[in-house]
Amino acid sequence: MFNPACPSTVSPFRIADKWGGLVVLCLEDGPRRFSELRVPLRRVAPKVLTETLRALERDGFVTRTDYGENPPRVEYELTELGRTLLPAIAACREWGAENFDALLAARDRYEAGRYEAGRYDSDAYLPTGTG
Amino acid sequence: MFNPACPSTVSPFRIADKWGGLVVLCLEDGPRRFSELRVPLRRVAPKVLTETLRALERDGFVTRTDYGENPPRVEYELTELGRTLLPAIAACREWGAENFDALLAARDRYEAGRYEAGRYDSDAYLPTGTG
DNA sequence: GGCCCCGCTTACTTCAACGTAACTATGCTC
DNA sequence: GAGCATAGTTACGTTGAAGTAAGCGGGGCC
Repeated sequence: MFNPACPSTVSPFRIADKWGGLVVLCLEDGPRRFSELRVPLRRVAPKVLTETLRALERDGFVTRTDYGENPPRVEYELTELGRTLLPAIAACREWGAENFDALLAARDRYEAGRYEAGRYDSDAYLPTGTG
Repeated sequence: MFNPACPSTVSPFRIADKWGGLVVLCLEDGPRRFSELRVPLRRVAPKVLTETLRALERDGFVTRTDYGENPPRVEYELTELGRTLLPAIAACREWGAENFDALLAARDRYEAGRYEAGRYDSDAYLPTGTG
C-alpha cells in the first residue's frame, strides 16, 4: 500500500502541481491560447504557467499546437486522457461547493479553541498555507 | 474565478498536504492509532504524520481522542465532514486505477520524443517528482 | 535503577514549488 | 528604426513541505 509507484501519487489528488487542475478546467470547453489561460488563472506568472503546461503535456493531458505565425499563436487543448480527469475534478469541485463553509467553520472553531486554551498567538490566526 | 479564497484552493485537490488524502483513506474503516497509521503510510516520519493529523483536525476532518493511559493511547477517527471527502477521493482513486498506465505511457512517449530530438539528458529519464 | 512503550517534539537539512523581474525572438506596422 | 504583440526564457530569491536524527515524558515492569 502506498509505495512510490502507487497510482495515488500521480492521481488528481495533486494534478501535476498547484495549477494543473485549474488549467485542465480552463480547457474543458475547448482549446485556449497561452495568454487566454493567464486571465482566469489570476495572471499566474508565465514561468509557472509554462511549467504547468509542460507537465500536463508530458503526462499526455494536453496537446500543444504551435501555428508558427507571427505574432506567435499557440493553442493548448485537452487530450482524451486529459478529459478523463474531468469527472474526478468535478467530484472535487462539488465537494468544495458543498463543504467549503463547513471547513472554514471548523478552522474557526479550531482557532477559537486555541484562544480559549490560553495559547494565544497572533500568528495562529493566519492560514498556514497548507490548504 | 480562482481568487485566493476560492474553494478550489482548499478542495481535495490538495487535502492538507501530500499525506492528507491517504490518511483519510486509512481511517475509512474506523478509528486508528498513531502507530497503526504509520505502517500503511510507509513509515512516514512521525513529525510529518503529526503535522498531517493536526491539519486534518484543524479542518474538522478527524477527531483526536487521547485516552490518557500509559503507555499512551490516542485514536484518530473521521468526522462526518471527513467522511464527505470519501466520494471525491474514490473518484480520484478510480481515475488512477483506470488511467495510471496511460499516464506512464504518455510520459514514456514524452521522454522518447526528447531522445529522438537529440536532446538527450540522462536526468531527463527520471521522474521529476511533480507527480 | 534502568529499560520499554507510545506518541509525540525539536533542531536541522533538503528540495521542489512558487513567485518576481527582466529579458528574448520574430515579424509586423508606423 | 522604434514600438508592439505573443509566447515564452533566464536569473534569482522565498517559502513551505518533507525528510533525518535524536530526544522527551511518565507509568509499568523486571
